Amino acid sequence: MPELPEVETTKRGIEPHLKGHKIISMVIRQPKLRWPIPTNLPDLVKGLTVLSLSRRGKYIGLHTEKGTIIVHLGMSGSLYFVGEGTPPLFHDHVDFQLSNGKWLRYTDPRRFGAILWHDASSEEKNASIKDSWQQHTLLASLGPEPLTMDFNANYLFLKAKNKKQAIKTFIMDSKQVVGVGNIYANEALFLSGIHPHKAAGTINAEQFTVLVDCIKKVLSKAIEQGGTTLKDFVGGDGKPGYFKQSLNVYGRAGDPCVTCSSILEESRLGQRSTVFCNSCQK
DNA sequence: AGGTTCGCCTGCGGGC
DNA sequence: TGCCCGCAGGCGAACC
Repeated sequence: MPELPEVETTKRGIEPHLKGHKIISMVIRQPKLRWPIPTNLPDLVKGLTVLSLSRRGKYIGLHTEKGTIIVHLGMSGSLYFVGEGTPPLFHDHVDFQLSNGKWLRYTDPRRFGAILWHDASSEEKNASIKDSWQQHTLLASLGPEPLTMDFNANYLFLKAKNKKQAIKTFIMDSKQVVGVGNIYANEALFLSGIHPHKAAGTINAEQFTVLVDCIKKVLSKAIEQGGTTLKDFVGGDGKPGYFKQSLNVYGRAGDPCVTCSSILEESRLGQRSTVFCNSCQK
């Protein structure tokens, strides 16, 4: 399940093999992802050059001279390179044939991901293509990146003001901050000592300082660890390197808390499994 | 209008 | 063993 660290790891991994290379062809075997892949996309991207890549939240943008190919990995998606003629398996939905002889392959068993297009040809001259994709409907109202200065305790404190929503649901809301999925929300709240069910508006500035710090730490640690396995999947074995993250609470309901040995509890919040220590998290 | 639930999918694990 | 069912999850859309 790609969360922000996996998406960043993927983006960094494919970047050197894509940047500056031309798309010779695009093959769609299964267009039915979360939204259908635009039927005309292969015609549209044929002959375009991937000038640069960027990531916004869990979206990856492949910027070309005419616009941006937007890729989301959903729950089970991955992007990696295969050699010419590598036979596609059942869930290998899309290939991009590149001028450097490599093929970029998109695999997504559960098809929660997406491949879309943002056309930049009608933008005003000043707006660079790199920036223009953020005007896309899916990206326009996203909150700040968690690892930038824009995401800080003061920001989150002000956003949470008067909110009755549970803090866990709140930090998983991409309008508040992007890239905090279920695993890291659970982990960050545990490390912060904040109870996941606590109303966001009742958390004080001091606690938000701790929480923001923990979110940044958990995410950047995961990116670091993801980075160590980069070459494994760029080499083309078809599996992104899922880093080994030591999880304190996620998936450990019923087990003892690593801090106080109380039995970890599980609940549902917004349909998501929520695990916490009822004595460490207040 | 803020907040909650739904629905898209397949793989997997538990129960029998 | 094999089948069936329930659950898992990102996140926009639909709903209340």
